[in-house]
Amino acid sequence: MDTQNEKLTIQQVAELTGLSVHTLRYYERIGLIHAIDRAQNTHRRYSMDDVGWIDFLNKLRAAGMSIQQMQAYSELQRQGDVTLPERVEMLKTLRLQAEACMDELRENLKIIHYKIDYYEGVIAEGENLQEVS
Amino acid sequence: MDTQNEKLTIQQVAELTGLSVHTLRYYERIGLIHAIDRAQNTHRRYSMDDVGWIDFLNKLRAAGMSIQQMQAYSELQRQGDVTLPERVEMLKTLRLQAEACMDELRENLKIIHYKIDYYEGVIAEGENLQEVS
DNA sequence: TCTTGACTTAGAGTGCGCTCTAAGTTGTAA
DNA sequence: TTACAACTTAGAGCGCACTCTAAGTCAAGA
Repeated sequence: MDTQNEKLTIQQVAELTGLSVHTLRYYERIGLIHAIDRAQNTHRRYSMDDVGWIDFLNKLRAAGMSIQQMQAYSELQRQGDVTLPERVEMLKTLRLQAEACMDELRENLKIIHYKIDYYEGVIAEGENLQEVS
Repeated sequence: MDTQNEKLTIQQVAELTGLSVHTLRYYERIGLIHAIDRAQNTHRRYSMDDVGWIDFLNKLRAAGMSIQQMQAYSELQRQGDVTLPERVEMLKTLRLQAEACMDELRENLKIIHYKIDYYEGVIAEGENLQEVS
């Protein structure tokens, strides 16, 4: 079995990547994905490499990269290894942003945690008072 | 000095909370903030309690709560302590979501980390080859 | 042959969370 | 008194990231 060359329909890729078929076409249109190969009937046929790239795009998104930045990254990627230093810079910047974001989130969660504890205290007190009265 | 009763202008509250004056009025309009006290000239005058509430709203936002959910939360808050259990539930749900989000982000960052290391290896290799040739 | 369903395109529409505009009022300082 | 800055309102506009629509093509199965 030549699994390397098996080609996937847009529907299958949507299921594999969690993106909708609409979004897959949208990503291709705006240049996040290169022009996908076509079957004779003009239908898209994705390779596993394509799926790998889309998975990576998903990670960039989830890490907080904007569509615009992803367009820039994809363009660099298409230009080959010459742009590796630039791409590394982008990834490093993204990492810093994401880490800052996580630190802030952690702080906020701490405060929300306190709030939950405090409120549960108040609720417990209210129940005790009811028992007394 | 009666700092408790000092009242702040919308501009001052914008600076204190990091929200724009537009956003402060917007939040009030959609019910995230109760109707703020007015000076004789109809200008808003915020109390420090108001600022505290707005800071808390900011934390909810930063933790990923939507405006809609914040509207619901604010409405419950206005109804008083009877709604404490419901609010605690909302906060607990938010905490779970935020923690899941952080876990995912951590995973993605790990992969981005690997990618950076790998690319830096490729770049270093390329430089070595150049020295040889 | 006919229907069904998966695909295609260009382009319009949506929901979110602001963000800005226009027109008007008020208070202070030159 | 006149300029200016800070505020007010209702409502329009915007950027992002999709998401959907309409109209059409094509291949397989009843």
